[in-house]
Amino acid sequence: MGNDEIVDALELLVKLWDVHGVNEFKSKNLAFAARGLDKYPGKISSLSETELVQIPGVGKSIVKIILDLIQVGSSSDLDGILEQTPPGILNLLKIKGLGPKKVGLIWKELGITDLDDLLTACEENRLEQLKGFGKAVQENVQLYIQFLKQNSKKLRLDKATHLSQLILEQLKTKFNQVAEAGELSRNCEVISELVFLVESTDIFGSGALINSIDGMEEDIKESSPFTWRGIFHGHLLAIQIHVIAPDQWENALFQQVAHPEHLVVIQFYKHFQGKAIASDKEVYETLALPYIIPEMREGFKEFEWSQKHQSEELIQYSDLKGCLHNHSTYSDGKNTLLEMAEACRAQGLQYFGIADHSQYAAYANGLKEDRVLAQQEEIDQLNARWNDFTILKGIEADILPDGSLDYDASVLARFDYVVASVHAQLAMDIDRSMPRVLKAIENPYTSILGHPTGRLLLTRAGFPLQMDKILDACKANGVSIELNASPYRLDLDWRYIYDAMDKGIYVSINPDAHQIEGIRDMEYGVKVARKGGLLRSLTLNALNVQDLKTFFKKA
DNA sequence: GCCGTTTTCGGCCCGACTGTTTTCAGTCG
Repeated sequence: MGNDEIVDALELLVKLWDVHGVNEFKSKNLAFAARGLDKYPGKISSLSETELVQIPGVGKSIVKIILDLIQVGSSSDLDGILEQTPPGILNLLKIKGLGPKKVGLIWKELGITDLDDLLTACEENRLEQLKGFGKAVQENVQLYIQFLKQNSKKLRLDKATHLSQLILEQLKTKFNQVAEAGELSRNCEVISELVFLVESTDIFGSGALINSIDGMEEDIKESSPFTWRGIFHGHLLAIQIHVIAPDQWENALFQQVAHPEHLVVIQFYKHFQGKAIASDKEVYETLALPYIIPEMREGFKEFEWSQKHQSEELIQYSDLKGCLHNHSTYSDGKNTLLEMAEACRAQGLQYFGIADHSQYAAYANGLKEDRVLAQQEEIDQLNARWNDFTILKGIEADILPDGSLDYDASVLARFDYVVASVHAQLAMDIDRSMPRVLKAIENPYTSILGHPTGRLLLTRAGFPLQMDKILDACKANGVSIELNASPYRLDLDWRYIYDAMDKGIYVSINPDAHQIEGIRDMEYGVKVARKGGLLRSLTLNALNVQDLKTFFKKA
């Protein structure tokens, strides 16, 4: 069992203990231990009992739980309490604003154990009558359940990619030619349906062949001989598989990769309906249009973009020379500064920018001034090791509710660069969020605006911003805008990259890595960046270290 | 449940907000 699974199991146990109302200090201690384990850089499963109790908060009882998880794959404590908990309770815990205590109350007082019943209770004004609840809580819960229901059948790009790979491998064992199409082939940040093409002349036999794959569950009512529709076992994401005759392969592939709006713009059906084509390039050549890469085919702004640029100018992963928004064990990261830097160097990057949390982010062990100094001293020492690699001194400074950053100018001046990000008080309306973020951009020490809207895909909408004004301010103040490459965020939304390019604003593809593995998240960033037309020449971390430093100086 | 002692029982991560309350519990980042 991996570290994440162990920590997840313990965190689940904490929540369930709280729902059931066991001693709060018992659960708080387990939460504390889980945090310690989460930060442990090595493999937890290879630790001995004596080594485990070295971790703060871990004692005899918790060692037993951990060993159970490692050796048996489950824990009797967790299994026991799960047995006493209706499964729907776990869904209630996902609702923002409802913690375990409130969920426990809903369960005990109203007998509600799933989202549907809770929604009904909101509609009937029964939730607001509970002690500690009110109209506002009820309204929030109602809205959030609706949000969850809308998104319940969608997956983030990273998760959908894994599921798709699994299915593709199986399809390949059954068909000569298979291809991925739909939103995933266009690198969409959120996937609402997986689309595949399989080549076959046996239209009527293909459905049975697909059904012979373990896990494929057909929705017979929605399927036809030409299109299999259904799901993969254990997932709600809709899947469609089109059975295509060999001579129609390229034509069908083009149709299924592009967004319908792109097909409308190029009048695809008028020109190519039923026609055999050799490749996607032929489509654009025939129509005397510039070639559009698959991920851009949205019917959005790709043709405006292609009047000024060519696809060869788009950023690629191999163009990246470093990464600029990362965390270490100084704040809430899992790997040390040196480990993170060495991992970047091993990947062939030229620089590693550390941007740990600032002092306001106490929950993330944000750096007070003395620890900023200590970190920078360590950086100076480490930098003496290499002549081909540099650690840059950054910080992810919190944008306070009034728009100021949470260090004095004397401290801010010590950094090579500052990533300014909002972490608290996210629920602002546009009248408050705009002046807040604009003020942060105008701060002379701000270099990069971090995850601009604070969104968490499928979990939390970002706060509202007038992005044209934000981008204008970035340009005017020599600030780069972050494309946070964590698949949980992918914020800046790719739709605004087109505008950033028009205005000549540098976009920084930042992994927001909290451990070595997170650095590769830049791949997701590059995927959506290309979708939005990000040019190599305007990618901040495709600059070499000298040019980067010049940018930071706002010279 | 764990820790750390003023060594065997009392106290437990932080700061701020929100929506409840009428001084604070619950939640979040």
